[in-house]
Amino acid sequence: MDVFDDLRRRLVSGDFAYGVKLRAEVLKNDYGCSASTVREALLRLSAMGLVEFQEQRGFRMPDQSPQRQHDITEMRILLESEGACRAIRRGGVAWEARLTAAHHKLSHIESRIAALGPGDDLRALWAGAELEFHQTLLSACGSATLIEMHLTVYYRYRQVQAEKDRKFLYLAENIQEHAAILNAAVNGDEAAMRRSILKHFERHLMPPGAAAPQPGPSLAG
Amino acid sequence: MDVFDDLRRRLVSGDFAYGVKLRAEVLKNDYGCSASTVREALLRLSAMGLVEFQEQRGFRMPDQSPQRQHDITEMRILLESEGACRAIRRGGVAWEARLTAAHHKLSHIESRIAALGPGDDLRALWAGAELEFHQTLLSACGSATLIEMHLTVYYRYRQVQAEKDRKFLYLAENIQEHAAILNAAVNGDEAAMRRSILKHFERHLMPPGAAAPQPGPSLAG
DNA sequence: TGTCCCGCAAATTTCGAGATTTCAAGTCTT
DNA sequence: AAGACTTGAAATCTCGAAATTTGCGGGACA
Repeated sequence: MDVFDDLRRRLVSGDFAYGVKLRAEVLKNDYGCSASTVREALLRLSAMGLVEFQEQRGFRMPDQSPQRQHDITEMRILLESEGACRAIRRGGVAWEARLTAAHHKLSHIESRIAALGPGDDLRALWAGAELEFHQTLLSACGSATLIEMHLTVYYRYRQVQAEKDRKFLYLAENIQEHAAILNAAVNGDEAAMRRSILKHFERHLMPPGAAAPQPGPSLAG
Repeated sequence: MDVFDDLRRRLVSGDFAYGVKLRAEVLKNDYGCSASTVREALLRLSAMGLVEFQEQRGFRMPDQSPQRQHDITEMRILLESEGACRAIRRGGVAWEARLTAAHHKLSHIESRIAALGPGDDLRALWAGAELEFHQTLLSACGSATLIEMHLTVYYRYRQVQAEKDRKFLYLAENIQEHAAILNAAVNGDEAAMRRSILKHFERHLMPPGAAAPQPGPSLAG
């Protein structure tokens, strides 16, 4: 497999601990290539936000902060709601069919995980099917830019959620939520779609009262 | 100046014609460095969507299609409206002050352009002030991710609008529209903010009835 | 005349060595 | 003892040459 694709896979699947250094000189051993080639992949990944890059200080896996997790989740809600609603407006029956198919595959894998427990092979299948479901959801939105930005955020989301993904926390909830999204799509119900997407993600938002870092000193100080 | 920053500047200011090849071997002459260093910058810029990259086929300036222009404009409306409204909710008087200052600088430059006509030095000043105004607008939104994605879209927008920017078409309109955005901000009026932002960009959207590429054969065929 | 195949030139990518910068430990000064 | 300076090893970045791939043009063949 390509260095870039495989590094991205590892970055979003919890192969690297948060904050660790990513040295091209070391990683080249995992691929049969030079450090320059790895460096090139890391540079591209850093432009996508999956790797932190500081000039003259190399590459790092990003830290996992609650704020970052919240931010990325919010962004996914925004882009995915918008994209899904546009897709409802433009999609038509062909889109509904594709989404139903994608959901069927995903749901099948999720059931097997629920029955057999997690395993590396099922995890890989799930990762592919989950991405395909959410990509299909937006596929008819009519905006290549929106689809592209959503994909960027999708990977960042997987990256900060990697620990939870690994254990399949919330598997039962996810099964229901994916079904709710599919239903909203085939019913052409935009409001239900926004509700379903919010429901799917809101447990990863920070509680509303949580510390807001933006304004200077706390008003209650 | 850094190769990466300068290439980005040139990419969004119309230095390159749409669709032309960008060869590291050639561009290295503009900077006192090797082709590898230029290649590295181009790779990062391609991850940001300002350069098209195809494996084994090198780099190109993206083509300018009406669809792409429409897409990017739509995305800017979405992100900028969302960010500005969040900033209204969280901003406070310090944010309003910074926005007023940024607007003052921008407005001053725009007036000078209206009086003296465009010129390379004013154009450079304008580019900096316009970016700063729109960045300040979102600066209090509380989401680093939203700010980052907006910046990505901002540069893409400038890239597809470069021809118009160069001639300062719509200068008079822009002056009014920037003022309207500032007003909505200091009044804390989210609905007015959304209206103002839409107004600022809608002339670059495709007309509502225009060809929608997504569905298969035209219904009217 | 048109098509296919081969080979050459140009473009792109990969590579490892050399130059530069960072980081940490140790030494000196106050 | 705290802080500033020195020093060397390790990490990072730059570079141009070598290897690979692409694309084009000429010639063979139907």
